[in-house]
Amino acid sequence: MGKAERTKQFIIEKTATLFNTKGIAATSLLDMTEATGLTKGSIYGNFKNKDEVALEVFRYNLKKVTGLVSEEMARESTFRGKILCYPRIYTLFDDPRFPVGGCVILNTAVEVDDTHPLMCEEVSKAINSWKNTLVFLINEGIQAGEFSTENNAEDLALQIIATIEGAVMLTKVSGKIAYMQSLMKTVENLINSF
Amino acid sequence: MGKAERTKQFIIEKTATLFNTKGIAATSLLDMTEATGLTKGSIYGNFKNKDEVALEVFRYNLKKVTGLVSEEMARESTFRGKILCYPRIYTLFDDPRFPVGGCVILNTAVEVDDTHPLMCEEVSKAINSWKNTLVFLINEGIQAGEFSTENNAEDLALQIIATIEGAVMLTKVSGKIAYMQSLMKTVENLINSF
Amino acid sequence: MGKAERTKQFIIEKTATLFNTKGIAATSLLDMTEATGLTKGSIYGNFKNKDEVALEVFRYNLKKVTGLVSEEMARESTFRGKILCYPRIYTLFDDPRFPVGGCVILNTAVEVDDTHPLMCEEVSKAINSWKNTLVFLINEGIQAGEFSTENNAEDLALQIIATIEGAVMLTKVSGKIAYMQSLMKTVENLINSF
Amino acid sequence: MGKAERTKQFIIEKTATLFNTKGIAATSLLDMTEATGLTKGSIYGNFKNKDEVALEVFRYNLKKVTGLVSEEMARESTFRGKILCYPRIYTLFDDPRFPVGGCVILNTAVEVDDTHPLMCEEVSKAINSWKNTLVFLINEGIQAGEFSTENNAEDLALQIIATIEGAVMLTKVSGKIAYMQSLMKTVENLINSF
DNA sequence: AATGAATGAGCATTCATTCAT
DNA sequence: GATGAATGAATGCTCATTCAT
Repeated sequence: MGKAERTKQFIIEKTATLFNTKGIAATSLLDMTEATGLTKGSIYGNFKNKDEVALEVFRYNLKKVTGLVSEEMARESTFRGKILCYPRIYTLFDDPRFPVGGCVILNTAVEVDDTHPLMCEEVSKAINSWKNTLVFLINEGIQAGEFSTENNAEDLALQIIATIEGAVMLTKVSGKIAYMQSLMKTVENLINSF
Repeated sequence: MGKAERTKQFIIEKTATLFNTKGIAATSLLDMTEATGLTKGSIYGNFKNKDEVALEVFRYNLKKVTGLVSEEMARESTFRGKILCYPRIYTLFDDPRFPVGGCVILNTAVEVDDTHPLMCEEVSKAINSWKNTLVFLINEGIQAGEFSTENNAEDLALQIIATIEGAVMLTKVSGKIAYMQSLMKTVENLINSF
Repeated sequence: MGKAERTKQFIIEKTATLFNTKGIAATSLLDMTEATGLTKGSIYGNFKNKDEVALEVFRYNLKKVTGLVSEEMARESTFRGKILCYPRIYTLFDDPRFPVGGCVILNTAVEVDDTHPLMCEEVSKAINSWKNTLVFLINEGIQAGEFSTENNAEDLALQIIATIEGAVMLTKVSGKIAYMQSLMKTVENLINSF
Repeated sequence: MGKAERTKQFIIEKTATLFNTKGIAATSLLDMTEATGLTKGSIYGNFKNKDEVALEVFRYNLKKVTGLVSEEMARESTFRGKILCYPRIYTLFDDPRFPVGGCVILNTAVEVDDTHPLMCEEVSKAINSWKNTLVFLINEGIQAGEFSTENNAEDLALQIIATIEGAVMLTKVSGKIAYMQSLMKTVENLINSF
């Protein structure tokens, strides 16, 4: 990794929390220089503009979550066990290994859906990938005889994702972790009923 | 309604879409003057500041949804029928009677949770009220013998709300109405299984 | 005094402190409506504009001081006694009978000298009148044999006025009443040496 | 002196007259950009806000006067000669070497005394320093046998300062330079009588 | 005579971005 | 590759003033 690449990475990491808490529009270049200790010129030397940083930060924050999920899944041998990683991990969504500021997908989706088509597409892809992972795991579980053949993988995947995202929103805005616990228990029960 | 009250209402109605699509921070006073045809001075003659407009717009947009729900519920005689109004209405969330820009609670919650404590509290109250309505309807349904006594009203209410909110986010960002339909069908099934 | 005249007087009295502490430019119409409890419309119904209020307030505040001086002088039978009223009164310049905010002439002079020719002229007249009073009293005192014939009335009048005005400024900005006391003692000694 | 420091200095010098004639509140950012030829952004890149410029301008204008005094004093060998510099210099207070707009201390003191505690403190310090200089010179003059031991340095210093400040006010507002000449002659006589 | 509501120019300040060095 | 300095448009907000009622 060359110097340029290292600086880019440095900027991304140092501003990751900023973008995920304040949002893209409300994060100013001044916020970014303060968070990094770098100058505006330096940031513009490494990125085309603020939106490009925001995009890369989104990818970075997203990878942080998907990486966490992958790690946990690797330890599980059954498909049910693998899927159960999601409710387990999101129960601890203010764990230090989680991006500060809540779910990156939710935050970004809500900010950009009516205004930033490009970024919207990026979030859409992330969701699609998440859904595909779940669909794959459910179908594999069916084929492996772990789950009933009557399950509709697509619908179940959407249900898991929607409940998790709704749970994050409810928990963050109310400050009641009990909401997250109740809802993740519900998701868990759903998965155990496959 | 005096002139002042009418102008206030006019400003709220004309900027309601603006705030619910762009968000509070990204909606500028210029946007607001263009949407209303009024001057900045006129807006500040009727509201203390932009945040006050945003707050009243939130309440206005919220009432639009709750009003729609109330109307529909009034036509239903059973508790199950009343609760089923939610998935039915949200399936048509881009109906003209719905605030443009998606779910007000979701949009506002995500923008303000880490930054605007006062507005956050307002959203929190709205969610609590929604949840209380559902808990009440479920418990009444149980007492009326409509639903099994084994239902946990609180958990079910959360599940309905979380799924709806997650569904709105997924549908808006992906543009796939099918997501909303699949998820509202799931909520419907849940309610029918009470 | 008709209703209009009474309202005018009311506005002047209620804003007198405002103008003499904040200055003309820094006193806003909002300040004025808050101080009077009247509306902007009402103020504009009684005065052509803010500057006209400021002018009348200047005259009102000025009269407050000159009135105080006249009262005190009336009690004195000698010319020396009359002139000594000035240092005596200014020693108590934060007396409630004195306009709050310090010397009206000083405050207004410094604000308007480079910018408001009309108001400047008004202040200039006030100073001239003050000086003429002093010159008259000194000359009368000379003619009455109270003071030495070697006194130059004009120069002494200026000296008294300048010292008083300088004293007000020094005392207000430093907060040290001792400055006023020392300087008024000096003026007193000067008058006693006539 | 780096570029930033040079620009700062440039802004201070170009706006010095502005602040000393119109006052702080009445000097707008537009006035400042027109006086400097720079943009608002450039001014804010070099100063935290308008008040910071005003503060530095006050110090600059003050130094202009104290510098002038120091130069003149350096040429005098006696303490009396040194003190006499004050009335001599202020007689020429519209000399080009003098800040345009009159006495910085007077102008600033009157504007800020009731409203800007921080700036008020700054003016207070300037006055204290001026008084201390005079007290020092008088006491040294006494010790050197130049002046009578009966002089009260503190009182005399105050008298000189108050008369000068009062003189500036009277002269500026009336436009009569004769006032300044008469009053500075009085101060001169006072000093010669030490 | 007074009010409530509006105007539009003006305010101080911050923004994302550029570019010579 | 990075910096410091600048830009100019945009920000939220306040101003003195007007005028129909």
